[in-house]
Amino acid sequence: MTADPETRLRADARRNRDQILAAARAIFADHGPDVPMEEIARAAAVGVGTLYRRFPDRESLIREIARENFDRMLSQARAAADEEPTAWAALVRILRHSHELQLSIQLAMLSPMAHAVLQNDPKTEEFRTGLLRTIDEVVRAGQAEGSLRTDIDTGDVAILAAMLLRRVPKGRFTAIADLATDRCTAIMLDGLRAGVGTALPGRPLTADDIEPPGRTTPR
Amino acid sequence: MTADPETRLRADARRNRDQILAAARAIFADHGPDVPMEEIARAAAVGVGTLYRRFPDRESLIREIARENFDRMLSQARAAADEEPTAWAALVRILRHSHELQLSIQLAMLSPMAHAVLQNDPKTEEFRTGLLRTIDEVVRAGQAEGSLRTDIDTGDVAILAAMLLRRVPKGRFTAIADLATDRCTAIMLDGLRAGVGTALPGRPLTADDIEPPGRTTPR
Amino acid sequence: MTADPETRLRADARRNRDQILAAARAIFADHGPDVPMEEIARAAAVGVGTLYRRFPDRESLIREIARENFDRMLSQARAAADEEPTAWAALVRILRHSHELQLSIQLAMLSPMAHAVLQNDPKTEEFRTGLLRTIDEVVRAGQAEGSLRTDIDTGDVAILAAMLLRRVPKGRFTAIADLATDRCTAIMLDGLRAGVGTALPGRPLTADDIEPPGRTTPR
Amino acid sequence: MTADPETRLRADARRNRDQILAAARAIFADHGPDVPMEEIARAAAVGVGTLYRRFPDRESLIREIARENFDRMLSQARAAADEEPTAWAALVRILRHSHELQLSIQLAMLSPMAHAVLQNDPKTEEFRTGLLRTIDEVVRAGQAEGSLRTDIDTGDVAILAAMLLRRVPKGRFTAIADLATDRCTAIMLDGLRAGVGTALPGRPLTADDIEPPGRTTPR
DNA sequence: TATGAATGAGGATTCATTCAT
DNA sequence: GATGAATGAATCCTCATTCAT
Repeated sequence: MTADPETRLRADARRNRDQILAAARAIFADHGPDVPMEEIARAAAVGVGTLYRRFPDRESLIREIARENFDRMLSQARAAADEEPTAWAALVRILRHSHELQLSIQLAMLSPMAHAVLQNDPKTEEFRTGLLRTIDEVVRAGQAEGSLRTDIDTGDVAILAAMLLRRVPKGRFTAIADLATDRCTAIMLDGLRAGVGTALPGRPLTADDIEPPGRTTPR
Repeated sequence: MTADPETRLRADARRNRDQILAAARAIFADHGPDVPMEEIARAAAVGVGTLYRRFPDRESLIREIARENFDRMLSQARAAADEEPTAWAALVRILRHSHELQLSIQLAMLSPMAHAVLQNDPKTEEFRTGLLRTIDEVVRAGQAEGSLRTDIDTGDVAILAAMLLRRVPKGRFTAIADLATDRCTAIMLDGLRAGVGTALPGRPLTADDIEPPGRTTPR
Repeated sequence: MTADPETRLRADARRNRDQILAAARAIFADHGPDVPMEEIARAAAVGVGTLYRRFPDRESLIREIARENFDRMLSQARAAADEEPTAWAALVRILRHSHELQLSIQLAMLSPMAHAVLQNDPKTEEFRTGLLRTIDEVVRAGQAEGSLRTDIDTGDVAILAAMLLRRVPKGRFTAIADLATDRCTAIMLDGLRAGVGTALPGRPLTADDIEPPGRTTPR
Repeated sequence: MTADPETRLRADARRNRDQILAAARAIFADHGPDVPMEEIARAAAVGVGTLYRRFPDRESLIREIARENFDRMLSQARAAADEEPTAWAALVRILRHSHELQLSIQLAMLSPMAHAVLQNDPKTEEFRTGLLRTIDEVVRAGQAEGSLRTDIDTGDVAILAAMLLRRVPKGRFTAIADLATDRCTAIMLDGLRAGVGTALPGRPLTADDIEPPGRTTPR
């Protein structure tokens, strides 16, 4: 029975692992996950060999980055739900954790490569389920307390967040990227507020619309 | 004096060219512009050689797709601005031309590759300028008529649209993609409505924030 | 029994054929025979199709160019041998026909492609034999009359000419190319003059060293 | 501070690099520098990838081959100028280093591809200048000592050497190639000897005719 | 264990040749 | 018969992954 991979490593090996993850995190957030492995190794100041020893292929690296991030994201969302006085405040806090959330969304929903990799990864499932459940909770509470419009559902909120929080490719808009994200988030929140809206087309999108029960296995 | 490249082609060549453009349009919209050229050729049911005869490299194909799309997009926006009774209705109509607009946004703002290619392409400039000017017009009119909130500007609208209308990678959400886009657009519009909003952070983003005057230089 | 290909052609077809040959001659002399076929067609102001109708592949074009040139070259050499008062004068005249001779040498000895094509082409054989026989004649006469050094033979003269008369690639030396060729030829002739030389290494190279009897079929 | 690229390489990498250079040297000398990279790799018994790791593109391989060769060639020429008792002996020795000199000439003067690559390569410049200066020295000394004809100059010698020492394409003349080269060189030297010559056309060609001062700019 | 070298498959592009108009 | 379009094989180069040191 080996323990957590994170645990039983010699100090230097551990340091390498951490450098690799940090480098990959930064690069993935900026350019998405399809950069040359050598570039990641270089940014981590290790050889490719070392990178491949720690993560046998690109997929496993992506998977690890995703897990870390998902973990953090989920606990932040839980904390928001538990600690904020109103559901609305919780929603605002969740949606404004934009940096962490951005990477989550990159990985969970946007990059086709990451998406393919994470398909059927149990840890990802766990995260997705957990996060959706938390949002679900907040959404219902918000509607109950009268702060959130009632013609929407969890799926709407998740998709809206996913769309808004994708990182705009670096190089363009760099100067105003953060401000733009904040303003868009705020506008979105205004659009979600109870009582303001016109009728929406279709029907509320639920958590199941995003994670259809029994979707599963490709190939 | 040769006419439009589209015009003076033998019937079969013309058909192939159209098939190529159609294939590329579809593939670009779904996966962005960095798919193998062979795949595009296969989708168009021609050999690679034919693809390269029409478009000497990937860039020129991207450029052509972009121009077509930009042309259509711009004239639709102009028509909306000119024909709709209120500025608000014009804005709604523009933002709901989502299919065309989605590809525009992919090409003009999102894909790093497309972005690199279109840098300094005069036709693209023309489009960007024209479209921004049209939105500008609609935004001011909307604020004047009291339908659009006054703490935003053209840049906010453009960025918001860019973020919302990016296509979610196929394979995920396919079933509800269109509905989701429509609902998100509607929620965004509600958030833009005058009188509903809380205070936004920062300052209104203008057209110049997106297209800083005298940007140009690549690399 | 069909007549000469040159003979039974409609006027326009004939004109095309001539344009193609002229274009190919010029291009081959400057850049050697491995330029794109399209370029030759363009220079001849015909479509590739026409080029291929006249010359079913690159080889047959090369072959035709070579034959023409060889014919001219051979008759010039014969004329020199027959008309000049001394053997030395004939040799000088032959070696100074540099333009025609340059192309001959490009084709017969230098371009690997042309060389491969002309292997075993009967017309080439005929030319080579004829030219060597003529030089042979002149060489023996020159040695008999005491103008040409006696420790050389026909093969030496042919190889020396081949080396000196290769065209230097265009672009470099363009300005002085012709002068340089003339001066080198003159120096070479001085080196061939009777009585001046130091001992040469090895043995005289004969015509057979160049065209070993019964060499024939490759592959 | 890293040492020579040749120095700090793992033993096996070093061996591969040497094999690649040896293979390229041989192939370039015989066929010029535009052979498929795969063929070079095969001849060196490595994969293409390895070839490209060492030399990121064809150009850098050509450059390296050229530098090596130029270095050797230049020091041989200097040694000849310094060590031989007479200028004439030095000239003879220089022009007879034919193998090394052949490759130098292929690269420096003949192959259009190599020529393009070496344009503006400082090391090449250095070589060309150095070699021409050395020949210049020898030429003047030879004319002063009365062994070399006085109606020529450095440019004539360089061009003559360039023309004579081009390798004849393999496959033809293989048997007698070396003998032919030696004999032609000897005849050329006889033609350069003082006192023997008829008047040459034009004017002496100087080093500057070959390397016009301030030529540089490509394209 | 860390490193960086080696490998080869895959994607871009060119061009000789064939074929529909 | 002329044209220029279509095809696909060949070549360049990159990068994921494996392996020797």
